[in-house]
This record gives sequence, C-alpha cells and structure tokens, in this order.
Amino acid sequence: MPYLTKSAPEPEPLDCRVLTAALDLFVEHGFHNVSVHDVQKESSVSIGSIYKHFGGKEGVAKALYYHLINEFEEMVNAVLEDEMTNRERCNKIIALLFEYSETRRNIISYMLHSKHREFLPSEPPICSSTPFIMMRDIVLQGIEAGEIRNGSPWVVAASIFGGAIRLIHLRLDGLIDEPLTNLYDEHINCMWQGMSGDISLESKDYKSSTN
Amino acid sequence: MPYLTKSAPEPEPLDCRVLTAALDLFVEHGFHNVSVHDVQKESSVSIGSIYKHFGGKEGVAKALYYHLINEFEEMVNAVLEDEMTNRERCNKIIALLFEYSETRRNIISYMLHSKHREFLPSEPPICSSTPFIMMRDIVLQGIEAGEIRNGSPWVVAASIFGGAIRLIHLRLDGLIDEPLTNLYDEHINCMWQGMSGDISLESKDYKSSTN
DNA sequence: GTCTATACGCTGATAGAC
DNA sequence: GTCTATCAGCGTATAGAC
Repeated sequence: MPYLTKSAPEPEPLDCRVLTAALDLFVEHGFHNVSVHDVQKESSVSIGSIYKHFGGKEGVAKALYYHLINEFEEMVNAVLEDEMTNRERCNKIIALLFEYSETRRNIISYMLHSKHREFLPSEPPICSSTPFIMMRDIVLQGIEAGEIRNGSPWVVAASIFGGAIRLIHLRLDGLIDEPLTNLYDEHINCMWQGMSGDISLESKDYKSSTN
Repeated sequence: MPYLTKSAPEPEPLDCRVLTAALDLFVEHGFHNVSVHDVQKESSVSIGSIYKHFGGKEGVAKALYYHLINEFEEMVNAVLEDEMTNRERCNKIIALLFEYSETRRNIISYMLHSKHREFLPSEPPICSSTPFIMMRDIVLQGIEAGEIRNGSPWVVAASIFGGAIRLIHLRLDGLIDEPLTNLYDEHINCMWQGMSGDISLESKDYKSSTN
C-alpha cells in the first residue's frame, strides 16, 4: 500500500486545508480563542495567503459557514428528491443529523452548536438559512398531506426537530455517552406518538394563564 | 411622584450594577466583544473595583453564570414544592421559561443561548447544572408514576423540553414574531400527544439502518 | 474600599521580498 | 501568487493615589 506512506504530499488545495484547520480549531477553542497564527500553523498555509484568499479571520469563518450550509442544503435536497412521504423525510433528516453528529462531529458542532452572530454579526442566523427553511417547508407539506398534525408552522417544526437538536446538543456537550444513532428509533417514537404515559391526564394539564 | 425623579441616586449595590450591565452587554455583543472598559462605562463602576470584586472579566461572567443558575434553581424548586403531578411540573417549567423569554429576555438568552464553554472553559456545561438535573429527575419520577411514557432518561427529557427550548432559540433569533406565551397551549399539546397527522404511517417510519 | 493612569502582551493586519 | 518580518491598536491587568 504505497499510497499510505507520508512521503507523498497531500494534493489538497490551499482553501480546503485552511477551512479544515479552521473548523477544527474553531470548534475546539471557539472563534475568539483562535488567532490567525493558529490557523496558519494548523493548516501550514502562510498568513499572507490566508489574508489574500479570505481577507482575514472573519472571512475564513464566513467561507466555512457557507460551505457547510451548502453541504447541508445538498443533504436536504437529496432527501427531497427521494420518493417518500414528508413524514419519512423528517425522519430521514434526523437520522442523517444523528449520523453526522457521530462521524463528522465538528461539522455539526459548527453548524448547530456555535453562536455565529457573535463573530459574523452581519450574517443571518443559521435557522433562517435555506436548508432550515426547506425543513420547515417539508413540515408544511406534511401538514397539508395530513401526515403531520396541523398547527402553526414554527410550533410544529420545533416539535418535530427540537428534540433531535436537543439530543445533539447534549451529545456534543458530553452528557450523553451513547451514540445518537442508537437512540434514533426511540426518539422517533417519542416525537410522533407523544410523551404521555399510561395515565391520561390531559384535563389537568397546566395552562399558561394559571398560577 | 418625587421618587421617579432622577435626582435620587439608585441605592443598588455595586455587585448588582456590574452584573446587570454585564448581562446586557454580553447578551447584546457577546462576551468576547465586550471589554472591561465597556462594563465600566455601562455600570458606572470603576475598573479597579471590578477587578477587586470579580477578579476580571471572566470573574464577572462566572459570577453572573452562577447567579442566574441559582435563580433558575429556585424557580424549579418552587415548582417542585407545589402540589401537582410531575407532568404538570414539566408544563409549569415550560410555561415559566416562555414567560421569562418574554419578560426577562436577557436572562434566558445568557442561560440558554450562549456558549459558556468558550469563555468559561473550566465550568461544566449548563445542561449538567443542578436545575437541569432536577428537570430530568422530574421526568424520571413522572415515568415511574406512569404519567410520562417510559424510555431512556435523556431521550424522554429531550423530547419533553427540546421543543420548548427550540422555540425559545427561534424566538431569541428573531424568527418568531409572536410571544411564546401565545404558543404555549399548542406546543404542550404537540409534545404530549405527538406529531402524527390523520393518516397512520407508523409502519413506514424511516429507520436509521435503512438507506 | 474606590478610582485613575499606565504598562505589557497579544492579535489582527500589512508591506514588501521572492 | 506565496511567504516573512514588522507595525499599530486594543484589551487585560496592575500599581499607586485618594
């Protein structure tokens, strides 16, 4: 297996090396705790080139941001092109997010677990980006088709994806030891069938007006 | 109404002024975009005193962090002392979180919407703090009592609170225009009764193993 | 115990050689 | 087009006066 030797230098383009290094550093230390010099060392690309190509640290973060959003959008697009119900599409997206959380942890961490507004104040929040809007649209179509219960778009969308996103956060924060892929089936059941136990207590539910 | 005039200086203690100013600044600009000088100006407390009392910017952030966690813990404690089912307790906590998101936005934002690990790397993540563990325990007791469906603790807890937390995030990011308190009833129904529509499609649910 | 003025280090950014 | 050496500015932290 001669190709496994380190003698052959990686043909990876400069951009890719910088973005990969930046992703790892930003996720591990946080954007503000990483200097351009750190990116330089990690990527083995000189500071001058980084400024030439990206215009600075913010430029790197922005390029990374849109690169990952595009990848995510392609993922959602692939799900849209598959022949299945909207309900199944929701499940598929959750399954893919869980898989990515395990296999490409940093990508998910940068997309779902960072506060971009702090270092990219001029960019819109990630939840208003195309792939997230597409996810909401899938939900809306599911409602129209009668596959998903009716309700205000945001409430329904948050109820469907909120639990999964919460699990991802807990997993990334190290509170959940088990791979999320193991929890998928159970989570999906909880989400679609509701959290009620044996005892029916609907009439006693707490209302916001009560004290 | 003589007390409404500005002539009478606020008797607020120094600590309180600093923490209030820091909360507002941190939430608006992010921890790393706020200098100690900014806190000084906003709180009208001198830099020397800030360093004397808190030991620096990190100290302020840490004090604020634990102060808010304590407040939150008291809130959860109050819910625990009330006579109601664990299921109602979950609802009550969500109702309170929604109310706080509207009336004390910055507190919720700092607790649920910041990445503390970036500026307080030695502190445990917020979801492992006492009040969050208490919330999970309420869920566990609800499962034992048969009020809540059985399952792995984290999955069940994430399914119950994940949607609410997601709504809070969306509201704080400006995507939801309506006050969350208006969405409470609908969200609670979604969460307990599940997201299934009219058509029963359980058999076709997507499994993680499938492709 | 409270404040002002100052120093030091780090980081983002650039200019100019190759 | 790529890199190295250097600069300027900001932000933390402190020392010392009141």
